[in-house]
Amino acid sequence: MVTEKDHVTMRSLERAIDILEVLEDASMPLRLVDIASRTGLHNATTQRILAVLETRRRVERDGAGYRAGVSLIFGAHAYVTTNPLVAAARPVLQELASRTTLTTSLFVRSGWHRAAVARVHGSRPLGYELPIGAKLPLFLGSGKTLIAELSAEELDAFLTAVEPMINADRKVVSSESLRSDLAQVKKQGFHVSRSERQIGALSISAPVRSARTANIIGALAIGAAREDVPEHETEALTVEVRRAAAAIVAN
Amino acid sequence: MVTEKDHVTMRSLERAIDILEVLEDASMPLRLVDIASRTGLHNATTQRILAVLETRRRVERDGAGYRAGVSLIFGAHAYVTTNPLVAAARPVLQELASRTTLTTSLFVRSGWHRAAVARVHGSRPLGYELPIGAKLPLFLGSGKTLIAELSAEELDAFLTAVEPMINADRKVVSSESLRSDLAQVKKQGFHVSRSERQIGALSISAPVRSARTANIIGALAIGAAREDVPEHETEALTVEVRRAAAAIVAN
DNA sequence: GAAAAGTTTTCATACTATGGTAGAATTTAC
DNA sequence: GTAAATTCTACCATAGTATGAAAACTTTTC
Repeated sequence: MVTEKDHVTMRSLERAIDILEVLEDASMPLRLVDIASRTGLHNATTQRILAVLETRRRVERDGAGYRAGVSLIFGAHAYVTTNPLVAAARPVLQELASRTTLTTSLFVRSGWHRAAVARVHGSRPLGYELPIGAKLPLFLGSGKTLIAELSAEELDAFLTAVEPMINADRKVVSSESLRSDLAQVKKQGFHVSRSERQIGALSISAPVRSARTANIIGALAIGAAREDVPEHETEALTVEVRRAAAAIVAN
Repeated sequence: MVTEKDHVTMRSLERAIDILEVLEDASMPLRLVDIASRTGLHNATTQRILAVLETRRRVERDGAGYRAGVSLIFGAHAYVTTNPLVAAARPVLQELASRTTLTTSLFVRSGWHRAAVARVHGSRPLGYELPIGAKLPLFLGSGKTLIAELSAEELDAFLTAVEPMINADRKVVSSESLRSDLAQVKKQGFHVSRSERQIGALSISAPVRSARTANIIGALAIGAAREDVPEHETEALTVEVRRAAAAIVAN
C-alpha cells in the first residue's frame, strides 16, 4: 500500500509560521483581516495566534496593524553567529574585499528565495543599499549561482512556484533564458550579472560547496557600481571570486 | 477554585517559541536532549517541534546538533524596515554620528533584555564589535536608560528574574547600586557608562520617548573607546545625545 | 564489541485548537 | 451628530490534534 510519505506536521505551529512569513514579507503594517485572508485562516484563529506571538514579542502592533516584532532580531543574530558556513566565509569575505576594494557578500538560499547573510564593505562605496536579510529572488544575479545545479524536478518546481520572474527593468525573464543562464553558470563555475536585480550594478559570484557533499550551499559575490569596474577588469575579478569561493570550506 | 487570570494561550505554539528562544540564546549547536531539558519538554515533543521548525528552516541541524536557521534572518530584516521607531531614529543616528564622529546606536528593550536595532558608524572606529541583534543586559550601560522609569513592581520583577547581575569586571552589581543608578538616570535624563559592559568602552545614552504616552521606548547612545573621549568633552556630548534623543518622535 | 546515550516512530487518549456565532470596539460615511 | 460598516475580541461545544509513554532504532563511547 502506498502510504503518502508524511513528514511530521503540527497544524497550529505551521499556521503560526505562515502568519510570521506573511508579516516578514510585508513592508508595512497589516490588519488582522489581511493576515487572515493572505494565510487563508479564519479570523478567530489568526487573532489567537497573533495574540500569542505578540505576548512573546514576535509581533508588534499599533493602530495601523501588526508588524514583525523585536524579538525576531535575536534569531538572526543567533544564525549569523552560530552558522558554520558564515563563520568559514567571514575571513574570506574580508580578504577578498581588501584585495578588490569592493563589497563582498555571502548569499544563502532559503526555500525559493535567498538572502545575504554576511557582508564586508570594500573601500569603494556601493551606490545602493542591500541590507543583510532582505529576501531576494533566486532568478537574478547571484541567485542563479545558488540554483545552478538543481535537479530537473527541483527546477521545474521552482519555475512553477515563482512565476512571473521580473527583473530590474520590469521585464519578464523567460524560463528558457533562465535555464540557459543556469547551464552556463554550471559549466563556467561563476556568474556575472549586470543590472539584473539593480540597475547600474555589477556582481560577480561563484558557488560555495559543501566539503562533504560538494553541493552548492552558498554563493560568494562581489558587488560594485558598473562604472567602477571597467570591462577588461572583470576577468581578473572573476578569477579572484572563484578562488575565494573555493577557499571556503564548510559542510 | 481560583482560576488564574488567563491571557490567550496555545500550548504547542508557546512551546515552539520556548525552543526557539533556547536556540537563540545558544552560542553553539545544541543536542535534542539539551533542548528538551532546558525547556522542560519531553524528548518526543521537542523532536516533533524541531522537525517542523526544520522543514520551515527556522532551525538547522547537522551532526553537532540544532542551531538557529536561515529563515530567521528575514524576520529581523522585516523588523528593522517596518518598525516606526527605527525609521524615525535612523536620520537622527546619522546626524549625531557625523556631528560627533562617534558610533551611534538605538537600543530597544525586549523582555528582560535589550538589543541594538540600528547603528551608524562614526569615522572613529570602535575597538570592539557590538553587532545588531546581540542580546544584552538591561542592568549595564544604556540598558539602564531603558528601565529607568519602571514601576516599583516591574523593577522588583526584573531584579528577581535576572539575578545575578555581572559586569565586565566579573563583579556582581548589587540591586542597591542599580536602583541608585536608575534614580540618577531618571533625574538627569541621561546615562554615562564607563567600562560597564565592555572594558575600555564609553557610552552615553538618553531615553527616547513615545510621542503619545511619553514612556521610554528606546535609548539613543553614542559609543567610543574611553581614550578617544577626554573627560572634559563628555558634557558637551551628553548635551548632543539628549538633544538627538528628544528629536526622535515615534509612538 | 558491548553498553550507553541519543533519536525517531508508533499509538491510544486527553485535552487543546478550532471556527461558528455573537457581541465590542473602532472607523467610516453622511 | 448618528448610522452603518468594518474590524476585532470573546465564548464555547466539538472534532481532531498534540501529547508522552514505550519501544525500536541509531550513533557514540569505552
